[in-house]
Amino acid sequence: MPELPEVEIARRSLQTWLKGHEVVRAHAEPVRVFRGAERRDFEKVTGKLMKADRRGKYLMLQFSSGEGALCHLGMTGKFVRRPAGQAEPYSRAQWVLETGEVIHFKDPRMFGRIEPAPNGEVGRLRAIAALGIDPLVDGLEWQQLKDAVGKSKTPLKVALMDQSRVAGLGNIHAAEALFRAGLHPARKPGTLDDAEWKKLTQAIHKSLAFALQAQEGDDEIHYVEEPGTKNPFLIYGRAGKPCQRCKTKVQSMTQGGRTSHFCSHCQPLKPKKGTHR
DNA sequence: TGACCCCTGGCC
DNA sequence: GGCCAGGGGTCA
Repeated sequence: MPELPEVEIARRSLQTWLKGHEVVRAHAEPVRVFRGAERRDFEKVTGKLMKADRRGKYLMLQFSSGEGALCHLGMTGKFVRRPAGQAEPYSRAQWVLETGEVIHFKDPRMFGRIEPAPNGEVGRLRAIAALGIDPLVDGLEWQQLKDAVGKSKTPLKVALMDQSRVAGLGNIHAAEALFRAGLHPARKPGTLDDAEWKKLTQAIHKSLAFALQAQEGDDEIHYVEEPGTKNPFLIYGRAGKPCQRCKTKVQSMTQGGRTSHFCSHCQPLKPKKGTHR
Protein backbone atom coordinates (compact mmCIF):
# COMPACT_ATOMS: atom_id res chain seq x y z
CA MET A 1 0.00 0.00 0.00
CA PRO A 2 1.63 3.21 -1.05
CA GLU A 3 2.18 5.55 1.86
CA LEU A 4 4.61 8.42 2.08
CA PRO A 5 7.78 6.35 1.44
CA GLU A 6 6.41 4.58 -1.62
CA VAL A 7 5.22 7.86 -3.09
CA GLU A 8 8.60 9.43 -2.41
CA ILE A 9 10.24 6.53 -4.26
CA ALA A 10 7.83 7.00 -7.15
CA ARG A 11 8.79 10.66 -7.26
CA ARG A 12 12.50 9.86 -7.38
CA SER A 13 11.97 7.18 -10.02
CA LEU A 14 10.05 9.53 -12.28
CA GLN A 15 12.77 12.13 -11.92
CA THR A 16 15.41 9.57 -12.87
CA TRP A 17 13.49 8.07 -15.74
CA LEU A 18 12.52 11.41 -17.27
CA LYS A 19 15.80 13.23 -16.75
CA GLY A 20 17.17 14.31 -20.13
CA HIS A 21 14.14 12.86 -21.87
CA GLU A 22 10.95 14.18 -23.28
CA VAL A 23 7.41 12.91 -23.18
CA VAL A 24 6.34 13.06 -26.82
CA ARG A 25 2.88 11.61 -26.29
CA ALA A 26 0.54 11.17 -23.36
CA HIS A 27 -2.39 8.83 -23.43
CA ALA A 28 -5.13 8.19 -20.91
CA GLU A 29 -7.45 5.22 -20.80
CA PRO A 30 -11.14 5.95 -20.22
CA VAL A 31 -11.13 4.89 -16.60
CA ARG A 32 -12.15 6.05 -13.17
CA VAL A 33 -8.59 7.12 -12.37
CA PHE A 34 -9.37 10.42 -14.03
CA ARG A 35 -12.51 11.00 -12.00
CA GLY A 36 -14.10 14.29 -12.89
CA ALA A 37 -10.99 15.59 -14.63
CA GLU A 38 -10.98 15.92 -18.37
CA ARG A 39 -9.18 12.85 -19.56
CA ARG A 40 -8.27 14.66 -22.76
CA ASP A 41 -6.33 17.23 -20.72
CA PHE A 42 -3.91 14.50 -19.78
CA GLU A 43 -2.86 14.29 -23.42
CA LYS A 44 -1.44 17.80 -23.05
CA VAL A 45 0.83 16.69 -20.20
CA THR A 46 3.94 16.34 -22.34
CA GLY A 47 7.47 17.69 -22.74
CA LYS A 48 10.26 17.70 -20.20
CA LEU A 49 9.59 17.06 -16.55
CA MET A 50 10.36 20.40 -14.91
CA LYS A 51 9.39 19.64 -11.36
CA ALA A 52 8.35 16.61 -9.33
CA ASP A 53 7.16 17.46 -5.84
CA ARG A 54 5.49 15.36 -3.24
CA ARG A 55 3.23 16.33 -0.41
CA GLY A 56 1.82 13.58 1.75
CA LYS A 57 0.78 10.82 -0.60
CA TYR A 58 0.33 13.18 -3.54
CA LEU A 59 2.71 13.75 -6.42
CA MET A 60 2.73 17.11 -8.16
CA LEU A 61 4.29 16.99 -11.60
CA GLN A 62 5.01 19.94 -13.86
CA PHE A 63 6.00 19.67 -17.50
CA SER A 64 7.53 22.02 -20.05
CA SER A 65 4.30 22.02 -22.04
CA GLY A 66 2.85 24.11 -19.23
CA GLU A 67 0.55 21.30 -18.22
CA GLY A 68 1.08 19.13 -15.16
CA ALA A 69 -0.69 16.52 -13.11
CA LEU A 70 -1.61 15.72 -9.56
CA CYS A 71 -1.24 12.00 -8.93
CA HIS A 72 -2.32 9.77 -6.09
CA LEU A 73 -1.38 6.09 -6.13
CA GLY A 74 -4.35 4.97 -4.08
CA MET A 75 -3.84 1.43 -2.90
CA THR A 76 -2.41 -0.28 -5.92
CA GLY A 77 -1.16 2.52 -8.13
CA LYS A 78 2.38 2.42 -9.47
CA PHE A 79 4.56 4.03 -12.10
CA VAL A 80 6.65 1.60 -14.14
CA ARG A 81 9.01 2.01 -17.06
CA ARG A 82 8.73 -0.42 -19.97
CA PRO A 83 10.32 -0.85 -23.40
CA ALA A 84 8.44 0.30 -26.49
CA GLY A 85 5.56 -1.88 -27.51
CA GLN A 86 5.45 -3.98 -24.35
CA ALA A 87 1.94 -4.39 -23.04
CA GLU A 88 1.48 -3.58 -19.38
CA PRO A 89 -1.44 -5.11 -17.48
CA TYR A 90 -3.69 -2.59 -15.74
CA SER A 91 -2.00 0.36 -17.40
CA ARG A 92 -4.34 3.34 -17.01
CA ALA A 93 -2.19 6.08 -18.53
CA GLN A 94 0.99 6.21 -20.56
CA TRP A 95 3.76 8.66 -21.27
CA VAL A 96 5.75 7.81 -24.37
CA LEU A 97 9.32 9.09 -24.41
CA GLU A 98 11.27 10.13 -27.49
CA THR A 99 13.26 6.91 -27.08
CA GLY A 100 10.07 4.87 -27.46
CA GLU A 101 10.15 3.81 -23.84
CA VAL A 102 6.86 4.10 -22.02
CA ILE A 103 6.10 5.17 -18.48
CA HIS A 104 2.87 3.54 -17.39
CA PHE A 105 0.63 4.44 -14.53
CA LYS A 106 -0.73 1.03 -13.62
CA ASP A 107 -3.44 0.54 -11.07
CA PRO A 108 -5.43 -2.71 -10.89
CA ARG A 109 -7.99 -1.51 -8.36
CA MET A 110 -8.23 2.02 -9.62
CA PHE A 111 -8.26 3.67 -6.24
CA GLY A 112 -5.57 5.91 -7.65
CA ARG A 113 -6.18 9.27 -9.20
CA ILE A 114 -4.67 11.51 -11.83
CA GLU A 115 -5.82 15.08 -12.18
CA PRO A 116 -4.31 17.07 -15.05
CA ALA A 117 -3.90 20.79 -14.39
CA PRO A 118 -1.83 23.71 -15.64
CA ASN A 119 1.57 23.83 -13.90
CA GLY A 120 0.67 26.84 -11.79
CA GLU A 121 -2.42 25.16 -10.43
CA VAL A 122 -1.13 21.68 -9.61
CA GLY A 123 0.08 22.66 -6.16
CA ARG A 124 -3.04 24.66 -5.40
CA LEU A 125 -5.62 22.00 -6.03
CA ARG A 126 -8.04 21.41 -3.19
CA ALA A 127 -6.57 18.04 -2.26
CA ILE A 128 -3.17 19.64 -1.63
CA ALA A 129 -4.50 22.64 0.24
CA ALA A 130 -6.18 20.29 2.70
CA LEU A 131 -2.99 18.49 3.70
CA GLY A 132 -1.26 18.88 7.04
CA ILE A 133 2.42 18.66 7.92
CA ASP A 134 4.58 16.44 5.73
CA PRO A 135 7.27 14.86 7.92
CA LEU A 136 9.86 14.89 5.12
CA VAL A 137 9.05 18.07 3.22
CA ASP A 138 8.32 20.23 6.26
CA GLY A 139 10.21 18.34 8.89
CA LEU A 140 8.21 17.39 11.94
CA GLU A 141 9.04 18.55 15.43
CA TRP A 142 7.30 17.10 18.44
CA GLN A 143 5.59 20.39 19.28
CA GLN A 144 4.13 20.53 15.79
CA LEU A 145 2.89 16.98 16.12
CA LYS A 146 1.33 17.80 19.48
CA ASP A 147 -0.35 20.90 18.03
CA ALA A 148 -1.65 19.06 14.98
CA VAL A 149 -2.82 15.86 16.63
CA GLY A 150 -3.14 16.62 20.35
CA LYS A 151 -6.53 18.31 20.20
CA SER A 152 -8.17 15.53 18.23
CA LYS A 153 -10.89 13.62 20.03
CA THR A 154 -10.52 10.56 17.83
CA PRO A 155 -8.29 7.63 18.80
CA LEU A 156 -4.60 8.39 18.36
CA LYS A 157 -4.09 6.12 15.37
CA VAL A 158 -7.09 7.55 13.53
CA ALA A 159 -5.79 11.07 14.19
CA LEU A 160 -2.34 10.12 12.88
CA MET A 161 -3.88 8.86 9.65
CA ASP A 162 -5.87 12.07 9.21
CA GLN A 163 -4.08 13.65 6.24
CA SER A 164 -5.16 17.14 7.27
CA ARG A 165 -3.09 16.78 10.46
CA VAL A 166 -0.04 14.81 9.35
CA ALA A 167 0.25 14.10 5.64
CA GLY A 168 1.63 10.77 4.51
CA LEU A 169 0.94 8.22 7.22
CA GLY A 170 -1.34 5.34 6.32
CA ASN A 171 -2.43 2.25 8.16
CA ILE A 172 0.95 0.56 8.05
CA HIS A 173 3.27 3.34 9.14
CA ALA A 174 0.83 4.71 11.71
CA ALA A 175 0.78 1.26 13.32
CA GLU A 176 4.54 0.92 13.10
CA ALA A 177 5.16 4.35 14.63
CA LEU A 178 2.79 3.64 17.51
CA PHE A 179 4.49 0.34 18.22
CA ARG A 180 7.93 1.93 18.17
CA ALA A 181 6.70 4.62 20.53
CA GLY A 182 4.98 2.12 22.83
CA LEU A 183 1.64 3.89 22.49
CA HIS A 184 -1.74 2.18 22.28
CA PRO A 185 -3.63 3.05 19.08
CA ALA A 186 -6.76 3.86 21.08
CA ARG A 187 -5.11 6.38 23.40
CA LYS A 188 -6.85 9.74 23.39
CA PRO A 189 -4.41 12.26 21.88
CA GLY A 190 -5.17 14.67 24.71
CA THR A 191 -3.73 12.27 27.30
CA LEU A 192 -0.18 12.14 25.90
CA ASP A 193 2.53 13.92 27.83
CA ASP A 194 5.43 15.73 26.20
CA ALA A 195 7.77 12.77 26.57
CA GLU A 196 5.28 10.65 24.66
CA TRP A 197 4.93 13.23 21.89
CA LYS A 198 8.69 13.27 21.56
CA LYS A 199 8.83 9.50 21.39
CA LEU A 200 6.06 9.39 18.83
CA THR A 201 7.72 12.01 16.65
CA GLN A 202 10.97 10.05 16.68
CA ALA A 203 9.06 6.87 15.94
CA ILE A 204 7.37 8.41 12.90
CA HIS A 205 10.71 9.53 11.50
CA LYS A 206 12.21 6.11 12.19
CA SER A 207 9.39 4.20 10.52
CA LEU A 208 9.59 6.36 7.42
CA ALA A 209 13.37 6.18 7.30
CA PHE A 210 13.23 2.40 7.59
CA ALA A 211 10.95 2.20 4.58
CA LEU A 212 13.03 4.61 2.52
CA GLN A 213 16.34 2.90 3.21
CA ALA A 214 14.84 -0.53 2.54
CA GLN A 215 14.37 0.62 -1.02
CA GLU A 216 18.01 1.27 -1.87
CA GLY A 217 18.09 2.81 -5.29
CA ASP A 218 15.62 0.54 -7.01
CA ASP A 219 12.31 1.72 -8.37
CA GLU A 220 10.27 0.12 -5.66
CA ILE A 221 10.52 -0.65 -2.01
CA HIS A 222 11.91 -4.02 -1.12
CA TYR A 223 11.38 -4.34 2.56
CA VAL A 224 13.84 -6.52 4.35
CA GLU A 225 11.91 -9.49 5.59
CA GLU A 226 12.51 -11.44 8.73
CA PRO A 227 13.69 -14.94 7.85
CA GLY A 228 10.76 -17.29 7.53
CA THR A 229 8.14 -14.58 7.34
CA LYS A 230 6.59 -12.62 4.57
CA ASN A 231 6.14 -9.57 6.72
CA PRO A 232 8.86 -6.96 7.15
CA PHE A 233 6.91 -4.92 9.66
CA LEU A 234 7.24 -4.83 13.42
CA ILE A 235 3.54 -4.97 14.22
CA TYR A 236 1.47 -4.41 11.07
CA GLY A 237 -0.18 -7.59 9.84
CA ARG A 238 0.99 -9.68 12.79
CA ALA A 239 -2.34 -10.31 14.49
CA GLY A 240 -2.30 -13.55 16.47
CA LYS A 241 1.48 -13.89 16.24
CA PRO A 242 3.83 -13.27 19.14
CA CYS A 243 5.08 -9.72 19.58
CA GLN A 244 8.69 -9.52 18.40
CA ARG A 245 9.67 -7.76 21.61
CA CYS A 246 7.78 -9.50 24.39
CA LYS A 247 6.10 -12.53 22.76
CA THR A 248 2.65 -11.40 23.87
CA LYS A 249 0.05 -12.28 21.26
CA VAL A 250 -0.47 -9.34 18.89
CA GLN A 251 -4.03 -7.98 19.03
CA SER A 252 -6.13 -6.46 16.32
CA MET A 253 -9.08 -4.10 16.44
CA THR A 254 -11.05 -1.97 14.01
CA GLN A 255 -10.56 1.77 14.15
CA GLY A 256 -12.04 4.19 11.69
CA GLY A 257 -12.90 1.27 9.42
CA ARG A 258 -9.30 0.05 9.32
CA THR A 259 -7.60 -2.81 11.10
CA SER A 260 -5.17 -1.78 13.82
CA HIS A 261 -2.52 -4.14 15.11
CA PHE A 262 -0.86 -3.62 18.46
CA CYS A 263 0.75 -5.34 21.41
CA SER A 264 -1.22 -4.86 24.60
CA HIS A 265 1.93 -5.30 26.67
CA CYS A 266 4.31 -3.01 24.77
CA GLN A 267 1.54 -0.52 24.01
CA PRO A 268 -0.57 -0.31 27.18
CA LEU A 269 -3.78 1.70 27.01
CA LYS A 270 -3.23 3.18 30.44
CA PRO A 271 0.13 4.93 30.61
CA LYS A 272 2.31 3.43 33.32
CA LYS A 273 2.50 5.76 36.27
CA GLY A 274 5.87 7.04 37.25
CA THR A 275 7.76 5.81 34.20
CA HIS A 276 7.60 9.18 32.46
CA ARG A 277 8.29 12.75 33.58
C1' DT B 1 -17.35 12.84 12.85
C1' DG B 2 -18.52 8.45 11.26
C1' DA B 3 -20.50 5.28 7.80
C1' DC B 4 -20.40 3.97 3.26
C1' DC B 5 -18.56 3.32 -1.25
C1' DC B 6 -15.35 2.48 -4.93
C1' DC B 7 -12.55 -1.95 -7.03
C1' DT B 8 -10.47 -6.47 -7.76
C1' DG B 9 -6.41 -9.56 -6.61
C1' DG B 10 -5.22 -12.72 -3.38
C1' DC B 11 -5.96 -15.58 0.27
C1' DC B 12 -8.65 -18.75 3.29
C1' DG C 1 -16.88 -19.17 -3.40
C1' DG C 2 -16.56 -15.51 -0.30
C1' DC C 3 -14.31 -12.16 2.13
C1' DC C 4 -10.81 -8.95 3.11
C1' DA C 5 -7.65 -5.26 2.12
C1' DG C 6 -7.83 0.04 2.32
C1' DG C 7 -7.05 5.88 0.83
C1' DG C 8 -9.89 9.16 0.38
C1' DG C 9 -14.14 11.39 -1.21
C1' DT C 10 -18.85 12.15 -0.14
C1' DC C 11 -22.81 12.56 2.43
C1' DA C 12 -25.76 12.36 6.47
